[in-house]
Amino acid sequence: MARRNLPPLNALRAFEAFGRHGRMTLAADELCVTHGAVSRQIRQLEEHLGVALTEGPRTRLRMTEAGLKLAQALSPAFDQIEAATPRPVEAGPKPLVVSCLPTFAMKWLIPRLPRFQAAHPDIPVRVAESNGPFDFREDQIDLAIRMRWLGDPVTYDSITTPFMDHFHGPVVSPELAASGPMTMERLCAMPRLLTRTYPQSWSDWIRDTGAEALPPAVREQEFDHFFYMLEAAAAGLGVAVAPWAFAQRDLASGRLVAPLGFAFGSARIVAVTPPEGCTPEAALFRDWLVAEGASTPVPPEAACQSRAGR
Amino acid sequence: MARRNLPPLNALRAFEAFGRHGRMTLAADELCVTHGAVSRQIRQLEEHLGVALTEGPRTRLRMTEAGLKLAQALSPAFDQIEAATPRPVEAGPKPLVVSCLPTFAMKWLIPRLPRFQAAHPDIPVRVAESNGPFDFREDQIDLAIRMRWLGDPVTYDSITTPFMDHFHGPVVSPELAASGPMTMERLCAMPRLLTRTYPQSWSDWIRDTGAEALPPAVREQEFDHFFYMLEAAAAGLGVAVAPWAFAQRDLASGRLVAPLGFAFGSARIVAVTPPEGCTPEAALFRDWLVAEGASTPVPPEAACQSRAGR
DNA sequence: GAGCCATGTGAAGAAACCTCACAGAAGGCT
DNA sequence: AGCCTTCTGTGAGGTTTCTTCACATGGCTC
Repeated sequence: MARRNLPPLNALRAFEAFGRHGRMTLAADELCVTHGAVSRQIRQLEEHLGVALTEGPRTRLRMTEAGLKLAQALSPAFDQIEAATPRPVEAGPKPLVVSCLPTFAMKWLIPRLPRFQAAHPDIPVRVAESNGPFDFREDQIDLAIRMRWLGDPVTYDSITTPFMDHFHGPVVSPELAASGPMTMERLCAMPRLLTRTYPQSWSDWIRDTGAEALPPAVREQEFDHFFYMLEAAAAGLGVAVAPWAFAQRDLASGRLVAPLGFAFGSARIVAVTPPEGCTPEAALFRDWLVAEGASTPVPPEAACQSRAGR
Repeated sequence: MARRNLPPLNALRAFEAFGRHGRMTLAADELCVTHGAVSRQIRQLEEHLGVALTEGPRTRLRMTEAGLKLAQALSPAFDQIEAATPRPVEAGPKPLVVSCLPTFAMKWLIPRLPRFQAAHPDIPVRVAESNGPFDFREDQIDLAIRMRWLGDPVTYDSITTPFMDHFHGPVVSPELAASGPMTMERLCAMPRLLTRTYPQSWSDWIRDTGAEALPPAVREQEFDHFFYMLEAAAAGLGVAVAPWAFAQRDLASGRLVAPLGFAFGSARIVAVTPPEGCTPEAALFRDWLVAEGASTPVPPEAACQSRAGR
């Protein structure tokens, strides 16, 4: 503190965004710059630190372990700064506030939001990211997006509208999956990746596949956020059980593979609105979610299994 | 997070440094830039946020409450980033590592360190800031600076060398002290400022003055760091009981006043070295601390009281 | 092997930043 | 009172840094 020796802060911001998105292009979009700018910032940071933060071929870039560690520390630090920042006076009409799981927001909601904006340019939307419980009044939320498990108790303090099924399955890096067909035995021999907010992902998955109990893991590693767990999986650090909605883009681009497919997760992704009814804007948003959910592809392997099984 | 909306990070860094030091000039020194650069950065930040972060005349600038709140959130965030940053390979000779209380480092040690460097240019010194306990081996510390109270148990796992007396007393902003002579009654009517790491400052001070017990505070406010408590005092938020060594510079510059003077604190500031002896460099540093301590001025009101009383 | 996708990179332009010098304001000192 | 010191605000100008644009590169898919 006496004399702080911080790396270039803008480079840190760029790297943190890269860490969350896993690709420079997406990070560049978030920062409203070109991918070249991000590339240079990250390279500058690597030179400053003298540590490699990225590795792999350019078309399938991943973080090194050092990079993952740094990014995981940077995110909460920037969160803290963001939370402490006094908001400038909000101008214009009051926005529709949507509370959403962070990774679902980043991987599913935000990429689709422009379509909602195009349909309703007069409704400003603000996405507030949160894992935990919420209070419509206190947090000034109009609508929340959460997971709802089939066994969850029914409550009368909110209205839940399911808009997407939940599929999940183990995902790994292509390299880890490469050497021959994936079996349960090979899977169990790999380190397991978990998230702090949903540590029962593995046991839930096993239950949903109808398989017998899972042998204990050879090694476990826990992450604070789903997206860092996915990046760790992409980096080849182990196997993660991930929801289809979170991993879909990385599967499509080949950064991850799901050798055992996906199983229906006996849960739904739901929109939650206040029991006393919601604003017309929130209702529009909810309807839009239902439509978008219906048009989101389902994992091919799981499609028949789930549709038939429920 | 979806789309972070962070203020300019370099401006935040400048403001955080200003928050710790309380003056732009010192912050500029820390950042190795001119005061003009810091001034511009802070102004830019204020414009970006639309919130006044500083107030008061230019010669006696203080943080607003909003500024204090922001700075207090920024410091741990930057600490976190600093801690997560992989250190570049340390070149050159192994430095002498001194563990020190953060505020003592900032207000006393660091400003005097150039003198040690001038006398021993071949001994690189690294100041590691910490409040808590330490382990010479595990933390790779050569020497630690801590407070030692007179009643503290004597241990045989370290050698303590006192090098400065501890005086403490209530400090307030000149404005709060202005209207007439300060009495115990007026003092007790003001909000009290505390630090998380040393909440018993008030009761210790009362005991050391020999006064009767203190009436309960009308209002208390707690800070994570001593320097933020001092800034809060300078901002007129209340009264803080501060060690002379921490407040001396602010008293000299008139940012703070100590209307009741200082009392001998029945404690010493000590250098702690390992029981098995220390390196020649650490011994030199310890001797230098003793000499510097002896030449540090003592508070005028307390001088006779303390020197006679011990 | 043609096409695609994401990143690396050279050069030039844009933007941000810093410095220097001076001005202004407050307080202390004689 | 008047001078002096200290600290911050600011205009102008130079320097560094960052970005962009365009293209190259390497790996992958079909």
